[in-house]
Formats: sequence, C-alpha cells, structure tokens
Amino acid sequence: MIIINVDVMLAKRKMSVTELTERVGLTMANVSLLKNGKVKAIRLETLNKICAALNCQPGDVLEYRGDS
Amino acid sequence: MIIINVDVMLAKRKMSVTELTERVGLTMANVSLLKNGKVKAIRLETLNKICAALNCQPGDVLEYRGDS
DNA sequence: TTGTATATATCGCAATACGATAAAATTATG
DNA sequence: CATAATTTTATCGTATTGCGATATATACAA
Repeated sequence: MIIINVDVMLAKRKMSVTELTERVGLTMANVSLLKNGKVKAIRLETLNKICAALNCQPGDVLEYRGDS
Repeated sequence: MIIINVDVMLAKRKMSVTELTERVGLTMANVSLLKNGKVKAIRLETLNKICAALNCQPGDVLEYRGDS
C-alpha cells in the first residue's frame, strides 16, 4: 500500500494547505484530496510541483507499506 | 523534474525487465516505458506493485531533481 | 544466423486527474 | 458563543493518460 504523507511534510514545513495550493497551482479541492491520500494516481508534473514547493523528495511524500 | 530510477533498482536487485514484468503483472511494453521514464503519471497501485516486486520504497524509484 | 530480451509505436478503451463550483465541515479567533 | 477563515467533501465535465493488445524494431547473445 502506498501512503501519501503530504500532511507530514506540511507540518514539518509549517505550511498551510492554502499556501501549498498557491505554490503548486492546483485548486485547493484537489490539493486537499492529494494531501489526504484520496487519489489513485498522480502526474509526475504534479509530484514535481509538490516536491519543489515543499523542498523535499518523492520519498518524503510517498511511502510503501507492505501488509504484515 | 522527476526522474524514474527503476533501472537502478533493477540493477541493484539483479532483476531483468522480464522478471519485473511477471511480478508486476503489466505488459512488458508498459514496464519498459515506465523503466525508461516515458510516462507522465503513475497509478499508486502500479507504484505499489513495483515497490513490492523490487522490495523498495517509492523514494528508491522516484527522484526529484531541481534545476540548478 | 537464430533466438531472446528489450524498446518503441499505434490504436482503443477505461480510469483518473484536474478545473470549476458549491456546500459541508472543521478550525481558528475575537 | 458567534463568526470568519480554513479545509474537506461532493458533483459534473473535460482532457489527459495509463494500460492492454499488438506489431515491429532494435540490441544482444549463443
């Protein structure tokens, strides 16, 4: 299972969803969906913007957790 | 820019594209596209399978490289 | 050469992102 | 508490894109 940790990075950067929205250029609705892991896919362009905005790596935002 | 490093992980695991294809369950054509970074998006389900097959994290396969 | 592995291309369909928008829900804040 | 600000959720429409199926091309061994 892939877990999205945008919320963790937002906390770490002390950044609001609103600010991330402005930086990334998506609608707030979609940023929210993304943040809460309610997407089934992601465009690399979008991931790129997120990493740039949060100054982080994809690995900070995406996590694989096997079931055990 | 987001770089896909599936090829790096394949080398590290000494795994062929053919074997990855079998494990992941996609067609070889698509695995090849993926491996060579010729996709514009990726389903989390697919990323999940790749991480499972290569026993790695998304961060091992996806890399953000800012331009500088 | 002959086979095997990998890459590239095209077509079609289904899945899904994303925008726009509205409404609900949550969380500050006075 | 009241009200504003923020965030979440939902719906609809469109555009994008994954992915399968398939064929062909290329690379690479034996």
